[in-house]
Amino acid sequence: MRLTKKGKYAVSAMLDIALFEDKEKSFVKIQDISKRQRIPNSYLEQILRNLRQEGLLLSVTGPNGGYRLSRESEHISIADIVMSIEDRLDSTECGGTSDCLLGEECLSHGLWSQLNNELESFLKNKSLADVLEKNKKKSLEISAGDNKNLIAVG
Amino acid sequence: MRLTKKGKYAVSAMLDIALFEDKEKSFVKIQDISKRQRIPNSYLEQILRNLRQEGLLLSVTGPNGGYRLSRESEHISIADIVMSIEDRLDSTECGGTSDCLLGEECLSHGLWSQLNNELESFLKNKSLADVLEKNKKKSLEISAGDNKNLIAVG
DNA sequence: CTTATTCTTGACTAAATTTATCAAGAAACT
DNA sequence: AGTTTCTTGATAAATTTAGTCAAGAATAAG
Repeated sequence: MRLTKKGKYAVSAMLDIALFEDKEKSFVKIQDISKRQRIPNSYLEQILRNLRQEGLLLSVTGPNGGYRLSRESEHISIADIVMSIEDRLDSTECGGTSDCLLGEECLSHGLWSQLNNELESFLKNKSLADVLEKNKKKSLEISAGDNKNLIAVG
Repeated sequence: MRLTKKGKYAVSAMLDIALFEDKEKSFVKIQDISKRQRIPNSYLEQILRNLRQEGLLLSVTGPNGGYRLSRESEHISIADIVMSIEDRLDSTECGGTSDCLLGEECLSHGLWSQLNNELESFLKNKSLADVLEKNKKKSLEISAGDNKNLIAVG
C-alpha cells in the first residue's frame, strides 16, 4: 500500500485551493499554494498537472490565472485526490487477480483486499468540505489575524 | 503510510509457521517457508530475525531446529507483525507532533491521523488465527491432496 | 569430538521508487 | 509587445526497499 508525500501534498493543495478560491473569489496560483503549504514549486506543478488531467481542477493561463476546483468541495473526496496521484494505492500486491501464487490464491489475499476496502471506503467518505469543516473554526481565527501566509493546510 | 512487500512477507511467513508447526508438530525451517511462500531465502532470514527480536517467534538452532510462534496464533495480531517489520507505518508524516508546519498543526493532520487509527485498529483486531480460520476449509482441501509444497499462504 | 544441520549477524549491493528540478513553450491578459 | 501564469517532457538526486553474502555459533547425532 502506498500513501506518499506526493499524495499528501495533493490533498493539501486541494484544501488550499478550496479555501482560497472562496476567500479571494479568484483563481489560486501555484506560487501561492507552494508558499503557504511549503510544497516545492516545481513539484507542485507536476502534482497539479495530474489533478487537472484527472478532472479535479480547472486552470486558466495568464495574469490573474491559476487553478480552481472543477466541482464543489462537497463533491470531491479525498479518495478522488489520492487515487489521481498514487499510481497504486493497492494493498494486495497481486492486483486482485486471485492468482497470486502460481495459480493459488494466497491465504493473506483476503486480508489485504479487505484492508484495501477499508482504506478506500474511509477515503471515499471524506470530502474536502468535510475536512475543511472540521478546521473551520481554527482557520477563521487564523485568517482573522490576517496571517494569510501562515495558514496551514498541509 | 507504508505497507511493503517485507511486511507482507512477514505475515505470510507467520501464517506459514502457524500452519505447519501445528501440522508437523515441530519447528519450521526457513528453507521450507522460503520455498512454500516463494520468499527469497536470505531476505526471509532478515525478516524472521526481526520477528524473533520483537518476541513473536522462538527459534532453535541445529538439526530439527527452526522456528515456532512464541504464543498462540489467537494472540498474535497482524498489527504485531506489521509493526515489527515496518519502521514507519505512520500516515501523519509529522509523527503526530501537532506541529507539522512551522508551529501550525496542518489542516490535514487530523485526517491522516484518523486514517492511521482506522488502519491500526483494523490490523489489531485481526489475529493470525482469524486469518487462518477464514481459509481453513480451503487449506484442508489442499493438504488433503498432499500438495504440501503448493499450499499458498502468501 | 567431528560432522551436518540450522539459525545469527552485520555489512553490503542492486533495484525501484519517490522527490524533486529545469528549461522551453504556449495561452491569455494589459 | 510584454508580462504573467500554466504546460510539458525530460532528467537528476535522494531515499527506501529488496535482496545478497559470508563468516560464525549453537545443537544434535553418530
